[in-house]
Amino acid sequence: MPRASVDRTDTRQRLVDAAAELAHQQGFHRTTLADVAQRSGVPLGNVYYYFKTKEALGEALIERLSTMFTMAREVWESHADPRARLGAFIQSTVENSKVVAERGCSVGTLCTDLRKGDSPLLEHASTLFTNLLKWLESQFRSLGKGPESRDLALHLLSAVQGASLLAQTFKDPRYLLRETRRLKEWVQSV
Amino acid sequence: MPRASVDRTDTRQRLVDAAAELAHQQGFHRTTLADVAQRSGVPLGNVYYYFKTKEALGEALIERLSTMFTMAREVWESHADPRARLGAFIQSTVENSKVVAERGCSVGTLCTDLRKGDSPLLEHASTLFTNLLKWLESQFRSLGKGPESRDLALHLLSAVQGASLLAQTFKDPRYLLRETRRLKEWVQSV
DNA sequence: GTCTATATGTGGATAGAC
DNA sequence: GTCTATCCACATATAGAC
Repeated sequence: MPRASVDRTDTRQRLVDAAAELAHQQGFHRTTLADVAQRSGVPLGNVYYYFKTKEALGEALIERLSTMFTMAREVWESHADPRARLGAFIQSTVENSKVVAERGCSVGTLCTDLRKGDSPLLEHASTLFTNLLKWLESQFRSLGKGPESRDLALHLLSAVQGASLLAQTFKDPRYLLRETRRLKEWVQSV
Repeated sequence: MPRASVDRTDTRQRLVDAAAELAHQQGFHRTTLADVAQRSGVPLGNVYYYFKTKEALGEALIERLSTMFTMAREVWESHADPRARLGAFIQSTVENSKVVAERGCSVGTLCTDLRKGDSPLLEHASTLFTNLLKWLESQFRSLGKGPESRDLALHLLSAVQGASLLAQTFKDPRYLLRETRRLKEWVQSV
């Protein structure tokens, strides 16, 4: 009994992982189910056993990003000091700068893609940013920033997202590294 | 003789205008030549008389954005003070906030789209950002910021681009307005 | 649960009449 | 220069054998 159940989970997970990687590289809309099937080593028709539609696969993909955010947040919260937590958040982007220069931010580019396609998935995907903004805001509040914390969170996320977009456009991680250096100093001094 | 020549120019321009608007709304990749033809009131086959390929239409679209940048820059430079010029740059985004919340930044979303598609057009499109960064940098240099000007330009553009992305994601211009207010204060105090 | 074959629709591009 | 008809490739989705 565990056998079949485990295999099912494995195959399903492989499909979601492949979809996530391909969507990050090529965009969700450009990624075909044939691409996903091939990378997962699964015949095309089989994809529909696990996901009735491409949109259903998209939902699973967003869930996966949500899980990854939760894990990253735990790492950031391993620091006690809110300033160090914000620094750890920025550091995550630094460590990802090569990938970001190649494919952009996985969440930012996904939301842009979904918005252009007017996809109902955007509603779900945008909660990823909402949750991140809430977390950033709570760190600034812990620093005693009060009501301004909301705008400070927005400023930090905007700068990271914009720098990611530029690094991606110029295919050069240094744009992201230059901006994150500035942001780290800003977090320490704010 | 002027007749035919004028008509040709008109039709061609209508196609580029339609392509620009549709690409901004739906993304360049999702925009079909049939869409462009219909909005221009031109039969599909006719598009190929003016543009051999979709990519050629894309080039014309980028040229159009380049022209619009030049015009915007002239407005910004109607101010003598560099700080006022930077303020005018930010103000352009404020005035565009409703459109940006609906479709994103026309340049930023285009570059993301082209990068995901690994399009050769990205090389051309990225010069739009290069030119904007150069202009911003020269304003900071006029303020006596020296070598740091390059990073200051990057910071300003990053913040605007990131805020545009978030406003677009949440379909709410207020994200952009909150961040531009902060940026205007920053430009005055920097 | 797994796989092949295919229906259905769409998009870039071309041919060729007018 | 303008327009219709169409080719060809590909993408989502389904049918149905195994």
